[in-house]
Amino acid sequence: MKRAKKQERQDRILAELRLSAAIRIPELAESFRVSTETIRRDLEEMAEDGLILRTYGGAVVSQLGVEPGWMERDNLMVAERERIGALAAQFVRPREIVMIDAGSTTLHLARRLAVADREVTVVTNCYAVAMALGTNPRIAIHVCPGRHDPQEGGVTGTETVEFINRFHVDRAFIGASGLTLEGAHEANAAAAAVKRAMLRRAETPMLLLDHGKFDRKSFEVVCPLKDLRHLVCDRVPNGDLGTALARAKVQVHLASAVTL
Amino acid sequence: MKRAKKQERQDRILAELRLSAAIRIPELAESFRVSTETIRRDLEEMAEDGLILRTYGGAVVSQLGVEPGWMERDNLMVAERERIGALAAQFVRPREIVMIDAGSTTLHLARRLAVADREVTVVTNCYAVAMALGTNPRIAIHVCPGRHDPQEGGVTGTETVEFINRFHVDRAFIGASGLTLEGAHEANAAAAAVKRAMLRRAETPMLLLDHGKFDRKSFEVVCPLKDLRHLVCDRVPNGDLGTALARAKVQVHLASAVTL
DNA sequence: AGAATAATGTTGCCACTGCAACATAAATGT
DNA sequence: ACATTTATGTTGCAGTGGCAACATTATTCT
Repeated sequence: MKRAKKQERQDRILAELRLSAAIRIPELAESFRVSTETIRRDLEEMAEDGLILRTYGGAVVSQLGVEPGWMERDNLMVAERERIGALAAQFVRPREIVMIDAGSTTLHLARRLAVADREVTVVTNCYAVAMALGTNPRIAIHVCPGRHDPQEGGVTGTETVEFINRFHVDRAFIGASGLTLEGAHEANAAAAAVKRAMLRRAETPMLLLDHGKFDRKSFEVVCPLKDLRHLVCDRVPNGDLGTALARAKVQVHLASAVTL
Repeated sequence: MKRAKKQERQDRILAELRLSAAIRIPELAESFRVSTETIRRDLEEMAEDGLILRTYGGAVVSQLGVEPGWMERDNLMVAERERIGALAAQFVRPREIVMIDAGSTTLHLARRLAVADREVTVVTNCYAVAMALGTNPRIAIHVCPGRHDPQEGGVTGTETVEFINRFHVDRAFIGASGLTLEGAHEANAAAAAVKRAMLRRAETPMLLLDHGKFDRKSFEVVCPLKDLRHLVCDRVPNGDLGTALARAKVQVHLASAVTL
């Protein structure tokens, strides 16, 4: 019953971090009156859950406003997603107008796009994407209205969909929580509706996905395979999924390690 | 003429950081083929300019998305703003609909409101406010559309103003960068327009301000004193400003230390 | 209560960081 | 071209963090 000490300490570490962004181990150790080793072990755990980001001698908040929904067990695929985002960014030509969905992979895309420094216009429903792009003044960023969705770190709902429907864009980048023969899957129904809207309004729809999502189902089917004209991923989809994608004429773009 | 090396290196360090959030000195040293000491000196400079945040052995980006606008001289008044936010939250009755502006003081209000656990509906143009409120599922949060504004950590522009104009709410909480006899001042013109719109659409407009902003001018006057029917602050406005507020029939609410 | 398990503390060793002092190289101004 | 300033590299040392092994204390389960 008294097993609350560790959890509470970790919660308070998180709170501390939100206030000061970066913190060092001895400080924490002193303020909780525990040994530095205990703190080290705490940080290790929290880093594994994606709650924080370890640094040498301390930790930093692992992305403002990006709630655990994203991070679930994402920490293993960061390199893959990074590559996928980098490759996807290469498709965006100067003066294009694109939509970017909420998600960890699409966030990587946004970061790359900001560095690439092309003059583009972006419509997004995700705060983190907007903030990442915001570092580059040459990118015009329109954020959708809607109901705040903590899971997504952005907005969803009818207001969002209606807003998206007012546009017609060159390209849409969306993520998903799974990809099967039926199509793209998504756990959050409100988010699925936004993805669908973005796909519908784009000349060239593109799905960004790491291979861990292959053959994984989820609550809702966003769209059939044939609506995804392009797929950017890090491995060739194998077996049935691969043939189904070919039959649906989905172009597969591979972000292999060398593409970096 | 060749004095570009250092600047360019620092720019690229910043770009690297935006991609990976946290980075260590030896990595940077190797990728630029310079000594670790050079990198160390670079980071020191950049930290002084507030571009990055130093950690032991490396650096992290200095607050994702929240640009210097907020941080400027904020670190001194945190306690005051915290109290102001707490007092302001008490005005919100159950089932009210309120608007909350972007700003560090209004963010404190949002945090308090989330803890207070009343059933309310909020319209805001600020990501951080939305995320703070998002921890409480009983609060319905509508986020405005608009152009992403890195200074504000939210949206501004005509889309934002038009969206706000569709509503009519019980209360609006806004911040400002200064308060003088002429009224409330604001440095960011686009943000000022949003504040004006919120004030116009609210039954009860309220300005949240710490005493450091008294008698401080800024680029644009948001509105005359008489439009601010309520002022929540931490000290009694002195001299001319005090009498002018009285003449304009602005009700002043004091968040003194005991109110906590 | 007693055994099993989990959490925390302690210690020692090694690798890494920070810093200062000094050396060297590059860029700049006159 | 020369002196001056600025940027960078080098070295040594003191402080700090990481890690692993082991000891100790709480907590949980039966």
